[in-house]
Amino acid sequence: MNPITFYKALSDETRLQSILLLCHQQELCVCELMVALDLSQPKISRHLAQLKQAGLVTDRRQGQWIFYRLNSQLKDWALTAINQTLSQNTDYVEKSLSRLNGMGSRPSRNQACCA
Amino acid sequence: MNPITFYKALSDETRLQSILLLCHQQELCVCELMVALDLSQPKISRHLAQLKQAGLVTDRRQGQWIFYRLNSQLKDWALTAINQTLSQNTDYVEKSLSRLNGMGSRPSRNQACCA
DNA sequence: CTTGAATATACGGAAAAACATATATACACT
DNA sequence: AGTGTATATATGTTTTTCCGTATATTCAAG
Repeated sequence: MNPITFYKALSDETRLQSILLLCHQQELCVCELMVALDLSQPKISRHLAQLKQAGLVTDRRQGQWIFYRLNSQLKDWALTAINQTLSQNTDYVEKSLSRLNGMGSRPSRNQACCA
Repeated sequence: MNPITFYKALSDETRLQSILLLCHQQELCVCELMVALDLSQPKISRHLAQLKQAGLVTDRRQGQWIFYRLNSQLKDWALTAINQTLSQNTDYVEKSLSRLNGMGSRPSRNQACCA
């Protein structure tokens, strides 16, 4: 992945928050991100499509849900940047995480990632 | 510095290249960046102003020249991201560096940074 | 105190990004 | 087949960003 592609992808609040949450939570579906970020469904969906297009995330369908996660093939420099940004800015995702945790009945992840 | 401020600042080719060059070269003036990136003076100047405003770089005047460098107070996560991006994408700045090195008579840095 | 070099900023227009709303698709359940 | 839920995409508009050109500022040298 090109550096500029990476930085452009993270230059929007919605996308940056989504990436950091995915880094923290391993895997999230659209409806979970909607709750965590308190944003509309099309907005989340559009930004996730951009992140996928840029190669930062991958998705898998499980029934009605589509789960997103960080692309496991991310280059080391990119993954390091994300990890460091998250671990040294926990306050930045704090509110989102508490909304996520306050969510009742989250979709269950029964199947493996590559099922 | 806010994470989103950081990523927005680097989401433009001119600014990202400038930052990586500054990381590699310690200190550069506007005219050196003009040559390295092969761009107009106002364009370089405007983007450097944005980087300064975002807190990524500082400047010092030395005679007619103004030298820019990475802000020494950059948070660890930010500096790590920049360093990793540079060291694992040397090809991305290769052409700029060769233009810089091919430059005759670069401005001399006589005075100390905080003079 | 004028001239020239280096840099910064102002302004108007062009291009790109983001948005809200509406609609489409895909799946689960009956 | 028909309904409800989750997600994606299309469309037109608004907002933001970027750019070229012109002008202003600051300093050094005569």
